[in-house]
Amino acid sequence: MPDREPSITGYLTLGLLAGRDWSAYQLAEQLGRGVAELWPSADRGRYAVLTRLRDEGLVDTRQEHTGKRARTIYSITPEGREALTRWLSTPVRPPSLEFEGMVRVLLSDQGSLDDLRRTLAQTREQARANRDMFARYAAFISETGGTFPERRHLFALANTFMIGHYDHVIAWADWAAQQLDTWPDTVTPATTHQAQVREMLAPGREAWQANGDPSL
Amino acid sequence: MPDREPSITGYLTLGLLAGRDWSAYQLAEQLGRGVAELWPSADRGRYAVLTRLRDEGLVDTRQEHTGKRARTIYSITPEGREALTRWLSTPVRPPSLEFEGMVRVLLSDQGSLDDLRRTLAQTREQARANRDMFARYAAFISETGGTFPERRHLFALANTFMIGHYDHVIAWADWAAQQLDTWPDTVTPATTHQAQVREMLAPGREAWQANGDPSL
DNA sequence: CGCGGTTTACTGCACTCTGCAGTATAGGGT
DNA sequence: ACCCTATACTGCAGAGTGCAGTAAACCGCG
Repeated sequence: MPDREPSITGYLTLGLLAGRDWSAYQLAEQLGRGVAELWPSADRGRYAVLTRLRDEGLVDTRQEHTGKRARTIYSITPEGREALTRWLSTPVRPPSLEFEGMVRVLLSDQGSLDDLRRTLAQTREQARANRDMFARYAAFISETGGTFPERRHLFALANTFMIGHYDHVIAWADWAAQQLDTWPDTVTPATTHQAQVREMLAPGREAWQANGDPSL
Repeated sequence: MPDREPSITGYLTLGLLAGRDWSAYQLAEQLGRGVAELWPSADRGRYAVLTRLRDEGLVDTRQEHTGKRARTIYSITPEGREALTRWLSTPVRPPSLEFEGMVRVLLSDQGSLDDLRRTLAQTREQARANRDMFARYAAFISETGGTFPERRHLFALANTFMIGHYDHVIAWADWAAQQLDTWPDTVTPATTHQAQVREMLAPGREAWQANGDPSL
């Protein structure tokens, strides 16, 4: 056990195991639900993390069976609990965003205005779907306590952030689509709409804030 | 040239080369500036992408020299331009967020209230620094036209999003820190502050919206 | 009661990407 | 003459992704 620092996926796994034991499959499933919007990981990687945690002695395994089929149950060790608690007191890395749609916005002078409109519409729709998911999740926690009732206060903090985040994406996409309506194409606004560009860049952006859809 | 799809970093590179030729070092430098907040990539990967783009025939290279030291200059090919334009018309992947701080929030019942407070404070401070960077960048574009004057209208759209995004993180961190003030520790609010939790989860969250620092 | 679709429970493989270290030249200040 | 910083990259180990594949258990339906 060469004492390497676990990945964030590793700490998430330890966090789940802090409450109760889970099978590898269940852990992989849990990390694919809502948490994936906060810390994305591939199904494949979630299994790989488990063997590394075991190599480090942070989790223990035992086998269970349903007929012929084996199943590995994981539980946290005292060292695992300690590693998790120690981690919580170390400095955080800043959040990072991967926004392909915004990359397309920046490069959209190489495509058509309709391409850009479609990108904005897709982004808006994806954000709305996710917003709805978290809204349903909030209702579910409020009614039933959720899958982790002992953490409902923490899920409430995270849920509030996520809904606000998607609201912001939706509001931005609507605002951006509105700006496009005055553009003849994707390249000339740089030279012909300078006043508008300056207004977009003005600190405060009261215009946008006021124009935001109040139903959001 | 086995005709694999370029990565987003690849398309960003093509996007830079669509305007003018750049050296490998300059490209790596550009992709590390503000764009990294939209599409993160390691320095190392930006060089690797270049050789793949050349293998695909999407860019051409030539050598220049300063004394003994070589430098590779990249330029886009017609196939590269075509690939970039075609990409802009394909479906977008949804944005994805990697938020270590929020993972810590979810698992903070395994640590102290002070750990959680520190995490929130650090997150707030990181967001404020980034917000300021984009605000300065907006002023820079507004005054000088920026490094890519022909794309100033597109940078304005992206900049507006980024500032709003960091504002949201800041407002959330402030709100969350305020919630913590009523908590005796990181675990009991789940059982003793149920009304407060329900209010946090209530759709609308008017309380939070109204409590937001108006100076943001 | 047998059949097919879904769920459970993973593993293998090729490839990409990251993080860190390392190498070496050029330019500018003291 | 010396040192620091900027330029201009390359190598390598390990982590993570995406896709495919395997195989048993469960469940409804005719």
